[in-house]
Amino acid sequence: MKSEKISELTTNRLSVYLRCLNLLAAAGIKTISSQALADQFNMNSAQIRKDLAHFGEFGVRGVGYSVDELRRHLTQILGLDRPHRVGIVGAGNLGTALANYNGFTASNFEVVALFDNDKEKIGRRVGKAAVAVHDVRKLARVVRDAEIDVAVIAVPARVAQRVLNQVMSAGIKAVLNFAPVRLHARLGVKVKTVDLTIQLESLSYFLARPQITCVTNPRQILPYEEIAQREEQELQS
Amino acid sequence: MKSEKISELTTNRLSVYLRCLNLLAAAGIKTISSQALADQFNMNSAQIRKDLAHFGEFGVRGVGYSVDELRRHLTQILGLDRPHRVGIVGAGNLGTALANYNGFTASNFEVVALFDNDKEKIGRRVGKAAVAVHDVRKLARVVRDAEIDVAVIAVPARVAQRVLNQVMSAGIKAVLNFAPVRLHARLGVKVKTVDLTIQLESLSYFLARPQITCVTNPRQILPYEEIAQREEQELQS
DNA sequence: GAATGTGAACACATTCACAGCC
DNA sequence: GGCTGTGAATGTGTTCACATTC
Repeated sequence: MKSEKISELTTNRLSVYLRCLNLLAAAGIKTISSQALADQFNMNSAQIRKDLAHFGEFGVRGVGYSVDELRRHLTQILGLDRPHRVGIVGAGNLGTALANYNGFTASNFEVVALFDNDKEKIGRRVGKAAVAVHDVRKLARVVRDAEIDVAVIAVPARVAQRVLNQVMSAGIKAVLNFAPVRLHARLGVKVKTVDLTIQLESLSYFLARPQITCVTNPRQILPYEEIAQREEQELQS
Repeated sequence: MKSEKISELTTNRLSVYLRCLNLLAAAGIKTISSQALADQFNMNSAQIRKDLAHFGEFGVRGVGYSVDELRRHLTQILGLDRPHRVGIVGAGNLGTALANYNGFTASNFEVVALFDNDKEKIGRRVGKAAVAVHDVRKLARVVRDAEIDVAVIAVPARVAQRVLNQVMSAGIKAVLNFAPVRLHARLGVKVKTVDLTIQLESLSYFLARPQITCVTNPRQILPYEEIAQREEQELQS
């Protein structure tokens, strides 16, 4: 366990590894080598070992990794052993869709509040979990009372920076931003932006040039059987 | 103009550049240097020049780039001069939210169909644009009739690969995937995955390790009353 | 003089390959 | 023998710095 700086690419992969291990555990597999893991989910075994090595020595030479043990380690490393409470700013289409999304809960995230400035929406409750929509002006208070530690920004681009400033003032340190703007966060605050415009426009670039990118990442095509089998395994998630 | 392979990081940035130039154009600015562009949107000027240089020589030495001219070039490079027609598979929360999202239209994308396997949903029309929900079994036919060239996968992870296979069989070459799985695409098909689970879990990792970036002066942390007061003020503007 | 376009230098990320251990 | 953990080698992306052009 060193105290070097870990790349975001690495932490993203840790999340993927954990997901893969959950599938293996659900399939009753107890032990796996980095090689087998890499083969099964087309990754690189050396990269798996290197990523894990940043945090400790979790494997046994000659044997591999204990699936359950590694799951526990990754859960702890990613901080998923503690629950996180999410507040979503912007109760529009996207915000309410995210409030209903249950993929969050699997990772120990719970949406506990929505915020908006539209009087029509304030006071309503949204979705199965009946999440309350609060006045965005009361954000700091609700954040404190509901112990919110993660914010999602789902507002129009032109107000996103203002919302982020408010969110940061309320003491929140982790933000997932869906507005297509580059936001300025102060030190100690992590903002991850999911920019659908960029994704779509990159797809458009690809469509305009089918010949060039055909060779990007020549991904091995699996036989159908194996894909179907994998689907069964995923039924758990 | 060379015919080398362009990195996805580059195409992503081209999309950002275009967005910045649109802002500049709206502000009436006619000419800009890579340096000024970089300063204004915190990017690196050399990178801008290098990215653009892959596609031609668009600037004038000693002067800079014509904003309008460069906008036209980028629009053409990204293939945004031709409209794209989008079909969304999965008429759940996320799918319908995306069908309503108007950020797409700005980039010449139009959502023209939704697909689902739920009989309750099939036949309905969703959102302001009244996009029809089709039986997912008729995907190939609707894709052909409605000339859909981009698919969005907004279904549960366990069925995402099956949906992708169907989408590929219908001849679609560009896919935006929201299911948190790594999908296997065949050659010539581009899949971009937006994995919210990874983003959230990476944020969680960050929260579990505040010491790394937390350099905030403790004196700057305001008492709650002051924060609330400041919020009121910020929302006035 | 001012800014582009670009080779060279640097920084970062991935993969190889093997010593060391079970 | 088999697999981990890791230095060394490779590959990729970014930034510097300057010759070149207007």
